[in-house]
Amino acid sequence: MAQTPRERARLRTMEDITRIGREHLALHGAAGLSLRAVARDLGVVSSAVYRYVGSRDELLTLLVVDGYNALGDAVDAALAEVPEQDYGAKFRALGRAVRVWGLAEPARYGLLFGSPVPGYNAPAEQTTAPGTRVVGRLVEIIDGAFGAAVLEPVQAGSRSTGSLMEDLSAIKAQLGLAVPEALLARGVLVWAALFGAVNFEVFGQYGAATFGDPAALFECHLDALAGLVGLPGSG
Amino acid sequence: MAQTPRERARLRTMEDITRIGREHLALHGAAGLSLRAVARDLGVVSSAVYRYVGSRDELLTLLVVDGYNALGDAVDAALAEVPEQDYGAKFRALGRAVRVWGLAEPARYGLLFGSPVPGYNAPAEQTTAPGTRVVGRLVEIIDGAFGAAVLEPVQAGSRSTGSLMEDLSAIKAQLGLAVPEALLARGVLVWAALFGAVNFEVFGQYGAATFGDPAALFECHLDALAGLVGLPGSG
DNA sequence: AACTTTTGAGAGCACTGCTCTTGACAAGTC
DNA sequence: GACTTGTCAAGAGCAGTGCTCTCAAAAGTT
Repeated sequence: MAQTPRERARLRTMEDITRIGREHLALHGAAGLSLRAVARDLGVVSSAVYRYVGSRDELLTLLVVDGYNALGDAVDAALAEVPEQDYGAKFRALGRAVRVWGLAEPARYGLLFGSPVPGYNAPAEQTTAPGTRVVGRLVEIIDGAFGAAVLEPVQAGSRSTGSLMEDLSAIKAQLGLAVPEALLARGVLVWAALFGAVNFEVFGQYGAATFGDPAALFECHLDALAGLVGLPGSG
Repeated sequence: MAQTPRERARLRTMEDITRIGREHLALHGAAGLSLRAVARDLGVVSSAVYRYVGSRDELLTLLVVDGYNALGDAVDAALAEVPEQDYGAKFRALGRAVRVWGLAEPARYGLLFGSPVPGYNAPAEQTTAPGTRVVGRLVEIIDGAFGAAVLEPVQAGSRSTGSLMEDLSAIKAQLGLAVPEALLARGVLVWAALFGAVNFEVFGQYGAATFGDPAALFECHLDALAGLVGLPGSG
């Protein structure tokens, strides 16, 4: 299907709008994203932008999807540099990629993982697929390591009953995983903990407790998190 | 010093403003907090509110301090119900209190631990003290458990060198702690991980992966986190 | 009673998201 | 070529925002 000149022009304008939107997001945050300001930077009157983007929320969705994909691409690129079977290194590379990306793009990171933008509900049909790329990679790593039998045993804890196990079983079945439920639960914790650590750093929650070398602290955390799912320690 | 009627009236109005601000925060989020709307609810014209609160940012600071104290009070109340020496139970009570408070007050929680409000910088001199109450309790628990020698040994990992150790030593000395540096690092991770897990639940990051009983998953996480610093498991 | 301080009201500026109407222009059709 | 159709930008307008200013009334002080 050949692109008509119109389609080409429209696509270019859409790309310009998302690019300018990204810049404004970085400067003024999600709540400060203004369609009028985007229009000004685009060299166009505000109402013209509405021909391309139906509303401010639609622009926000565009940027959310764009952000998830940028983070996903960064993680994928980092994972591509690691030998296929070195699951410990893969986990660490994933964690580092998330941290580096978040620190480099705090506004986009905040849009994805910070407090929800008031009055905005991300449409699930557009955001879930790109939004689950990172956690998908994480379970791939854990499941792969489990399949390769390189995981140290994880004591399950005493909570092996109840509806939680059913939920985990359902997820396990849905994703076609081999890992036991207890390990899957650990994986969820590692997922949440990883983003918790990055959150604190990106959002400046460490605050007064200034760590001279935050990266070293993060590596320390990665080691502990890897141990939590039984991944072998580094060096 | 006796309060003059004017001082009383002023204090009452200030309380009314923060209360209404809290309500608006819960309904419209931090970015949607409007001084004009607060004035309307107060039954007063917008400029009158500026007699009490110098700017929108000042109102935000008021609400941040208020939020930190509310969370700190909730944690303290939860800790008071636990026997003094049961450090494992204290840790779990702290974690549960944070989660319950966050789920009950998602907007205030988001103001404290979500993405920073664009264009707003919390003045450190007013927010650090209440902002460190929870983490202060956490290190109290870990340090207390270490002092009582009830912690299982924690393998330090191989990263026992470098500037990180110096930073941790400095913090340790500043707070007058007895715990070894490696355990302190674990404590920081547990802190970040705890809020990471609560973040995901409060901000709806779990999204599609619906856990029928999120509290059970959280208990599972608490167990794992307790183990991370060597606190004894529950039941 | 006279004076000072505090307070609220109202107007105003520049900004926002969004809607509506109007007119210009290009693409396809008879 | 003339005509219809669809796309686009411009501008005005509405209701809301943060914030500043002036002015008059109220409250407290002497």
